[in-house]
Amino acid sequence: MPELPEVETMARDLKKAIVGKTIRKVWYDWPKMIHLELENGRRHLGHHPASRTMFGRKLRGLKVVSVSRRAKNVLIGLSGDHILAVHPKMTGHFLSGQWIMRGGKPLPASYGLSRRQAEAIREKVNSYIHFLLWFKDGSMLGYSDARKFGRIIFGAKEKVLGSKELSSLGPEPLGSDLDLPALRKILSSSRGRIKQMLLDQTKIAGIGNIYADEILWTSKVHPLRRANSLSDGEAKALFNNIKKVLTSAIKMRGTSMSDYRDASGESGGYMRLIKVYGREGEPCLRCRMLIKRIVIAARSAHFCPRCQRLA
DNA sequence: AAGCCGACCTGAGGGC
DNA sequence: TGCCCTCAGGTCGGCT
Repeated sequence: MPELPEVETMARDLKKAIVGKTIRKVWYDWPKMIHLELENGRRHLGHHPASRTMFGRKLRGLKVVSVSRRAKNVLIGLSGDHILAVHPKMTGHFLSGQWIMRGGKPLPASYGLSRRQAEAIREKVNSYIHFLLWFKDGSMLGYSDARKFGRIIFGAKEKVLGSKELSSLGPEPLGSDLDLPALRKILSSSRGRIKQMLLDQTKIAGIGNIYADEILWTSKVHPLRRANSLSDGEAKALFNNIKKVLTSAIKMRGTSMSDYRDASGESGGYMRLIKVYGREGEPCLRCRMLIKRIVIAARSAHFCPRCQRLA
């Protein structure tokens, strides 16, 4: 589900909601999701016998000192130089709320919540809670993930940042590392399709299927073009639109095609600004030609056959 | 080295 | 209603 703008929104929401709070208790019911980076460089999954108690014991008493984002990961900085790195994959998202345990399952509650928030955490899409934190001040943070693809890595800061998942990531598209010369270099060294290049997290980190299609449509570049075949003008347009589309999507608090919700349980507003993704058979918003959908690398790609030429 | 494919999971929506 | 099929915002490991 979430791509850079959605994960950025999650991180900003969490920053307001949990920085300064101390963890009192942890609960989870999908051990495969939990990865513990050990001091000896090895890793335990949450269902490892030693991890079951270790995870909760290690988190208890730690204070949240920061929340940030790297690619599509939310990084929760904890006291003692620990990090929780959460990758929500397709359907994961955080929720501020209140739950009570009933028969080993969390049930939404409403203590101290606004009516709107109490209703939000009861919404179906927010009800797949597999991870919960209780804080000392009585507040709670839930993590809902219908498909259970999400992954939570916990450990010493340098171990987590050095893990294979986080250390192999390319530059942040909105950071100063990705300037025009850097993008030109990435383009010229990529022989594959531009759509695949945009999705390759080791080349640029954070772009996913929706925003790749939006960026290519806005730049008038066909998704099947070879990355190294773009003209100077096309590279410039691509550069500007990577920044423009992602920045605007962050401003609108992301896109909610289906599962994505912010920490208050609300949908993102960028849906209204989507130009091609999911619009197969509908008219192009520039030229009225019907939008096509093809499959590239087992992912759908949407484009306008008139505005985005292959030749 | 790069590219393709299945695996990981569950839910939603469409066709019949 | 229900069954069966397809599709979904993302990686990841294993195989050519």
